Amino acid sequence: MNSQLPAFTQAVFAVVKGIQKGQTMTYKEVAMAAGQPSAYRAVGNILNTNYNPDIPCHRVVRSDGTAGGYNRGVDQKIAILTSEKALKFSSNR
DNA sequence: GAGCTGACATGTT
DNA sequence: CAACATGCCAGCT
Repeated sequence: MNSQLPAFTQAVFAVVKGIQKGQTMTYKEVAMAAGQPSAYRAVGNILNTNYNPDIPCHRVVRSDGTAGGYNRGVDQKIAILTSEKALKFSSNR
């Protein structure tokens, strides 16, 4: 069957798409919701490598509530999250 | 010193 | 080469 279907990515997309406006979710949260809490690295990789326009990956932030990074440019992410008032702080690290 | 988290790097398919 | 999954390493608490 569709063994080629990375359920992990499917779950990640579903979770991230379910994030409400003004709300952010951490990599760990998404990874856990995806069923693999140890794959939070992969979450960033998926979003970084394959950005889906249906997925507000800019709402996926680090555990600190900071933006962390963004494949489109952190500035873009900062601006969006700031507009949503969902961003705690810009790249603090 | 130990534990947790990363938008990277490497490996495999 | 692209995409997914896991690991090493570095930084913070």
